[in-house]
Amino acid sequence: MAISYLKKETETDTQPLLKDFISLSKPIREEHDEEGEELFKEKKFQLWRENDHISNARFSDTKIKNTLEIERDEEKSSNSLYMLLSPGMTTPKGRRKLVASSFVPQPPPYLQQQALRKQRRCWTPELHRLFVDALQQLGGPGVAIPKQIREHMQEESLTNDEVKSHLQKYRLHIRKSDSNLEKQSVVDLTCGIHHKKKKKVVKEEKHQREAIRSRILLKVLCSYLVQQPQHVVIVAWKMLKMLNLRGEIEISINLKILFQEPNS
DNA sequence: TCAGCAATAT
DNA sequence: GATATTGCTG
Repeated sequence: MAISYLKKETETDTQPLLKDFISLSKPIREEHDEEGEELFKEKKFQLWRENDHISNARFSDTKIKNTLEIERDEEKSSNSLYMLLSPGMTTPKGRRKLVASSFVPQPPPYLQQQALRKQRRCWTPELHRLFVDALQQLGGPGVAIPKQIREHMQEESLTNDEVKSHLQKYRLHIRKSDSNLEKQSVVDLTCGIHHKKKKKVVKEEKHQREAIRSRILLKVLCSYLVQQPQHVVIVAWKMLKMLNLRGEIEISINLKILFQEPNS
């Protein structure tokens, strides 16, 4: 089914590519100066030609078999991309011996990939919420593993790979926001030191300190949301000490409330 | 087999 | 640039 689609594509859309594929010495720019899209495809195709041994190796037969319902026997497979490889050449893992028997150009990989690549999973807010819930139940993003998360989510349509990918992304996000937080803390601490050095505290500076205090609270809140508040608590404590603010109690109370919330 | 990471694609 | 998929490795 997909093969016939690809064949159709080859016969219609990629006709010029086919032509140039056969006469390789021909300059790319000749007939397609006004067709940016075609030229783009052409260049990609030529590039693919130059690296076809790499592309084809990546284009594993296992994937083709697994992804699509292709009725294909060994005879037909000689008509696949593999036939473009040198005779006797094997895949990186040596799964198959490849023998070129005839020369039938195939559509470029980007077209094949379009047909073979699985449909993108859309992580809806609801799905993500299930994911985060599962993470919380399983001890947080650093501890939970994809399989457990998937089982916990009880979402039949989800695959382990999808969860794994989402988890990877989620962890990266956390790491990123943590490092941003650290950078921000450094800035704030510098600001605090600066204030301490000054003997006279003008009104404007008082406002600034209030702003800093607000930011601490905001950070604590954000950190609480990602279940990693410890770091921010330490930073907030240091900042308060350096700034010599009178708001310690007020802030501690806020922290207490925040930390108690999950149990209530 | 699976988690984790990196490369690649969309 | 963000996000998803795929490939590779231990």
